[in-house]
Amino acid sequence: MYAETADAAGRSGRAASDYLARLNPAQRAAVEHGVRAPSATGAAGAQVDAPLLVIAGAGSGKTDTLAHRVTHLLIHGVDPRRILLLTFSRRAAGEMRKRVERIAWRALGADAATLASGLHWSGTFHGIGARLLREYAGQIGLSPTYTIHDREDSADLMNLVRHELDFSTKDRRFPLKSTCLAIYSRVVNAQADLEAVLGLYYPWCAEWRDELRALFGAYVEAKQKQDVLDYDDLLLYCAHMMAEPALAADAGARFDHVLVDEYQDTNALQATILRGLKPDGRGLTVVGDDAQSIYSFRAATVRNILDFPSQFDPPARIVTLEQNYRSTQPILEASNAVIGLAAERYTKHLWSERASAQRPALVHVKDEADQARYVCARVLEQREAGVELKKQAVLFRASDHSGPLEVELTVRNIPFVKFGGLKFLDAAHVKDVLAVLRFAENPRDRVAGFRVMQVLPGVGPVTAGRALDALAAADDVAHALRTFSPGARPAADWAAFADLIADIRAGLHAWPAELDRIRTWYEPHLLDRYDDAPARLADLVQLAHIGASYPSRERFLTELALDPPDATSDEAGVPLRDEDYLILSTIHSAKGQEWQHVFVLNGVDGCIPSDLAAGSPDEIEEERRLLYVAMTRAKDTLEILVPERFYVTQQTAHGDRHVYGSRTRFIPNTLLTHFESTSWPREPGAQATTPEQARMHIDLAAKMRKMWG
DNA sequence: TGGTGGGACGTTTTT
DNA sequence: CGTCCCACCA
Repeated sequence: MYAETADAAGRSGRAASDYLARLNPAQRAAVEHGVRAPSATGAAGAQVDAPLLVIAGAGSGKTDTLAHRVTHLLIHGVDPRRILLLTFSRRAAGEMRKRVERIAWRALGADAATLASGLHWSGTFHGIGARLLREYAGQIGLSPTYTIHDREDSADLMNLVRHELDFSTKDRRFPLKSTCLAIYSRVVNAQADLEAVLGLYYPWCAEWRDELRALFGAYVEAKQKQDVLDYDDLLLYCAHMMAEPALAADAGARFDHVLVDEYQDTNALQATILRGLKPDGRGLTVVGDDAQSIYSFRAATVRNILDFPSQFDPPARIVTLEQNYRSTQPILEASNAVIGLAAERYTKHLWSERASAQRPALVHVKDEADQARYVCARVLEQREAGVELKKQAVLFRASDHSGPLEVELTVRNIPFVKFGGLKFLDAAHVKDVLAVLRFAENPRDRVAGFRVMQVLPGVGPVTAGRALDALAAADDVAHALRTFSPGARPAADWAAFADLIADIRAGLHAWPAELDRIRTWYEPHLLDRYDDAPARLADLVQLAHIGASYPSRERFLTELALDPPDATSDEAGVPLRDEDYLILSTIHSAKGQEWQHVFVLNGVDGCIPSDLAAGSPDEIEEERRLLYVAMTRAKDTLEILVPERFYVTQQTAHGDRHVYGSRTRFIPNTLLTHFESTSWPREPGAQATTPEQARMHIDLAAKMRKMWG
């Protein structure tokens, strides 16, 4: 036990009122549930009690409440190493740890803050899964040096297998590798039947049912042969592990408390894992908001949270948080109205003490170009008024919706960072270097090997395939590589490559020095292959920097696969931390965040809801929640843009395919009272009212520019 | 065997 | 604009 019981008792008695006093009654109930004051008998105070479900509305202090609960547990003597904290993203996990430390510090000072730093078991389901599997590898027949495939690697493997099975047929086109993977993934995560998944979500692929089944079988076999796990496996293997009572009991006994954030976005597989860890629910806390469930495409199901209480005996206690601390009342009213039209009625009704006379705005603009111009103008205007760029965010449904805006921002020299969409790691050269590492770590990983070998001039798919076959049959990897003869042309390069892998595997260069060794090896090939080699080389230096902060190659690879740096910006490299920049984000990536000023792009039918998601009523409902999530990110002002005309997605190069969009169906006429409708540029001759004056100013600026443009 | 150019086509959101 | 496939040349 970390804290002396008597000590904790003495301190908590005094400090309790301090840190608990800041909570409202509902939050306090959630924090204190099942935690009793330490008893005089000396038993640790934190009794492990019935499960708890916290229904936390947007902005209701969910993270804060969870952080307080964790702190509360620590203060009452729970060993931080025996707390499992599952969050949706790594960023969320980090944030949670920081908050716990802060609260603990405020409550009890340095000692408690040190306690908080002992929270080793916090992370995503996937991250924690990877760790548990690494530990239990020996007992479940898994190689402890398994490597993890990210989405793209998985798709590549799927592609290799598809070619082996000869499904790249001529007459009818087989689904894309990424589509195959998506189908496979949904079947696994929803623990559903292939037939059902095809019918519901991929009807245009239904004709390939038998081929897909065969493909998936071969895909699984390939992964196992190569000691490779994909994202889904991290959950799937854990779930199967939990099916073994002895293993499940062993894993469950490691933790007194398991807390899960964003529970509405977990899927069947994740629920299975939780049940395995804590079959009777004791010590289990889940937090979420059914109104914010937006990940059904990842097979998340709202049923997890709705059915949670009745799974246990006694059933879970439910605490609902309804007071919103984030948004002004008018923003909240509009958001409530939007979600109020949902087919299923949600029982929460959020309220706020933050009064304001300003309703959210519906801003009508001509097209996407004007939309971009308007946002730029407003952003600058607000910055003039003293609002940092960082406190403003532009949200959109799909990653490429921000295209025109990114152009406009670049033209005007407004720095921004975009969340969601393309990743640093997707760049070919970065993948090449990582593939070397992965191949050295696990030579059975064919996707990695395949990729690396083809960097060498004169080596193509056939030679690489032959080399990998030779390797698979050999005991001594380094030797097999050296003795393999790839033909006359690549012979010299091949020898250098064999040395590289041998050196790394022999541990000749300590981590992270081997990254430099790889870069030296790769550089000539890079210069050869790309015109923009210098920029790409800079990326590799950046990669080495990142690598230096990890203790080992294995950790680096694992963490990078599970949590790739997710921001991209207009310039190469992410802006420095202290610089100011505007936030661009998909709505999905904006989850759990908040900004003073929020713009929502493309508030039109076809974007929200996306016309790709208009198939079933369930999908439409999820799109509605998506808009709700976007709206509730705003603290002070919210502006939803409504372009009258927007270009259809996947616009061909010079195509002019566009749609005359109408306002999103989620804001029908009956809700217009909650919004202020404006249009931009303003109609000439209209009376300028005071709040509009600033916009008038911008309008003129636009006209001046038009004289020359 | 590997590299290159032409042609056809493509459903979003992410750990 | 990308990706993927195929046909053709070094």
